[in-house]
Amino acid sequence: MPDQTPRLLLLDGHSLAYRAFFALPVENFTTATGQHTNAVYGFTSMLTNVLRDEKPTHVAVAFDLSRQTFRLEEYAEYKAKRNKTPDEFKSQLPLIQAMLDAWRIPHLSVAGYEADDIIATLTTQALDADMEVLILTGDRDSLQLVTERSTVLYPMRGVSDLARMTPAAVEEKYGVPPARYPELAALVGEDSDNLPGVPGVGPKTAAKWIVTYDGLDNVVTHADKITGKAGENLRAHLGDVIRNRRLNALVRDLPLEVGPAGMALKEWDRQVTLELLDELEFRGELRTRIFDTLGPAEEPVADAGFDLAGETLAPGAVAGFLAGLGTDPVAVHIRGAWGSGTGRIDGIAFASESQAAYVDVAGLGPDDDAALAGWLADAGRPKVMHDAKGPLLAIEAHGWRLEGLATDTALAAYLVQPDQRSYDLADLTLRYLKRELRHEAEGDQAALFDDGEDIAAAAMLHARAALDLSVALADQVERAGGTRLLTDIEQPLLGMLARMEQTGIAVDTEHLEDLERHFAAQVRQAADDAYAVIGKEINLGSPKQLQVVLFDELDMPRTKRTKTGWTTDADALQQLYVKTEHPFLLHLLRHRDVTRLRVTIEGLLKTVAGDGRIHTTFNQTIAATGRLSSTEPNLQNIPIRTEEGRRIREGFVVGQGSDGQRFESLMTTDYSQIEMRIMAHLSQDALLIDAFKSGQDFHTITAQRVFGVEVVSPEQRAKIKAMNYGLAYGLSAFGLSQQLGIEPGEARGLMEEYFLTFGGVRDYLAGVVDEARKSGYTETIMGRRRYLPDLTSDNRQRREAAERMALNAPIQGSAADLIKVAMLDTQRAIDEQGLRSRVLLQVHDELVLEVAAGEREALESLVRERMGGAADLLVPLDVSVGTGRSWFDAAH
DNA sequence: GTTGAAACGTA
DNA sequence: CGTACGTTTCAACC
Repeated sequence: MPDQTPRLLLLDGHSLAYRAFFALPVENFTTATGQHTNAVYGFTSMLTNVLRDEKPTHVAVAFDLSRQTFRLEEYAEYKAKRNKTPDEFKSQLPLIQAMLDAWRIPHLSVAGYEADDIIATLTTQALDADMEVLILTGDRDSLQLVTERSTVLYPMRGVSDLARMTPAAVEEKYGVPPARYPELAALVGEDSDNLPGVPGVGPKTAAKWIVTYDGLDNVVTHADKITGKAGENLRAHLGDVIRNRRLNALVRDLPLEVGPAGMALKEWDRQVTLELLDELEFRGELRTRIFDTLGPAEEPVADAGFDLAGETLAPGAVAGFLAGLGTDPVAVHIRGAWGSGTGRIDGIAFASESQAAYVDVAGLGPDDDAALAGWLADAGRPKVMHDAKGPLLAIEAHGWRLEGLATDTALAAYLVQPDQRSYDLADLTLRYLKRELRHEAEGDQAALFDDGEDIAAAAMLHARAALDLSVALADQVERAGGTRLLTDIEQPLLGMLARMEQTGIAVDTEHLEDLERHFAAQVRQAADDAYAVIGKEINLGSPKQLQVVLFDELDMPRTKRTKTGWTTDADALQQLYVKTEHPFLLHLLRHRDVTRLRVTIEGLLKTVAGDGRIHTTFNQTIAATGRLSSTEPNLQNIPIRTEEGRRIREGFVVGQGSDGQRFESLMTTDYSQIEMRIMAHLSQDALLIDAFKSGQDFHTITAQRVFGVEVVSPEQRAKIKAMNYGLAYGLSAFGLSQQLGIEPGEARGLMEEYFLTFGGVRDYLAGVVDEARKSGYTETIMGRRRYLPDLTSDNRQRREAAERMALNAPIQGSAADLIKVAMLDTQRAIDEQGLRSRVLLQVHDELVLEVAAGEREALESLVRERMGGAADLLVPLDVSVGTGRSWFDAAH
């Protein structure tokens, strides 16, 4: 039997969050970005439980606006003893309110009044309207609101136990009925509000008096009748008592914009909640509890799914269908599998404004196949696809070509919001179209995947969603100033990346296997040496076991803290060695180094394909700055810094073409000091620009300027080099001192000298953050934006992290823009000149190419020209080039 | 089996 | 207490 009585749940947001803040250990509730979340967690958890257990029909949350209330005006000492609200707490209130917004639960506050007064007003109104009332608060003053139809839920310990304060419960606990609770409180006093009561009078005595004399008024008028020390004290503090009673009376007639009727529970916003939970890093049990509690009752989106009509095309019907599609954009959704430079197609779905169809590729006749091939390769037939690079690999593996990609909705979404973790079609559909990726008629999505018909329907649905998304996103991209980036850079680049992935890079497996054996032997040696020193075998790869040995058994000085203990990273071990000279540390470091090299080679060998080449996957939508990333395997982090590690690069070699064409070498080309050049350009610092124009060693010449000397010592150069590199990352004086092993004071002085010399750089860096704070985003040379809402966070750690991102994003991002342009120009030039050489890899500021026989000179001048001319900056773009049999040999 | 932390490789 | 990534391993969790 459903409960028909409307039941209003009122929460005191401030008091509950504050309790949670102290009840939950902050160590366990901090996100990776340093945002504290213990108050959010506790509040959300309590709210969820009460929603689940009490099933209210109406809900609202009251917050204090500030400490400036009418009570403070009446009594200057009100709450004066309270410590200043910690920033770690304050920064959580907006997050709580964001959660409430996502759940469409109204929250209110009134200037000059406390949350309690709002709750009292709403309770009064709700009781008048015959509603039941539940009040969840950590403030005992609210007990005065308890009646037969209004109950206070009071958190006992922590955030999970709630006491149910009914009239009987109040009377039992305090010995007075709820309405007289404030009279009792007036006598006893309230420490947290800095309201002193009568000394020596606790709840028991107070209750006795109130009952005996029938109310506080009579206690006051008969104060002279009360004997003993307590009576004396009462007479001495009558003024306080009367004041207390005045202040702890809750205001029950505040003018409010919303009344109880406007607080009916509404459908919650599942998507926004999900994003918020992600941001807060609430993953486990609470998430489930929230979804179990809020989930079943709601439809996530007001709109239903898609109303879609389409059919699976019978053999022979493909040509006719494609011919009828015309030249308006058509969305294509490929079913299949792809990766590592190749793929397979199972089916293709099409969706235009007016129709949809699905083709099962396995059942295609030659005519159908030819028609499809022709349509796909026709640049005059614009296509919309979502995340087309993988499907493109499948299309080409099938022997088809794809031309006319008008919009890739994943790339478009990336330009609009580059900070996302994924660009899942269903998520984007929900976000930009406010629709679920499901068919209107279907109840649940799972049912879609039962049989062939449903597979086709689902595929068409995806195509249709991509088509609608492309329209919505076109507008968003335009507003973010990213249209040219999308059409001129990212989308064309997609095809080039697919080509690079298909080509892969040849591997000398024998060399790598030799090297792996070599390092494996070194690992054993280092391990044996380490065990010999400490007299036992442990797992050297376990930081936990290492900590026991280092800090407990060997009693070494503790290093920097990590979340779970003390760090054992290479830097710390190095410093420990300087302090202790304990040989175990050397063997351990050696073990780390060679283990890592062995594992790296092992991983690489595992990914060598049947053609003897490694086909990495470049991800175009991961890095928020606009860089590419590389996975399976990551070829952008192959060792180079150490002599030993560099030998792995000998394993990447020139290979042979599949059709017998000959290649003579690998070529590496890279930009030198691209980020500092971009810094020079963006800051327009005349001295820095001159430094680059001079063509001399950059770090030396900047060191000359900073130190005002002609002859720069190696130490001076090293310091300035660290600064030069660090600047673009938002380096602090402390960080610089750590890196250089100098005193923070010296590092600070160095930075001051640097900024005195390069004032333009200082002004630029300050300006970048300033502007980003105002506009909400940073921008690269090509207009690529990165949004940084945390620049205005009141959490210092978050804010400063955002500031460093703001410093770095335009520089790293502009470099990413430049090399993307350079890649496209290089490929175009190769094609125009009919060369057969090919681009294999991009490593942020470097390209690796495979040089076809006889093309070295032509290729080198072509790449120099295109990379050097990728943008017209105030400084030259210096490109260095090397060739050789292997990636190692091609180094220059 | 999955997930997070720690460690470390690159630009 | 320097940005941007990806991978591996261990250990704790389910």
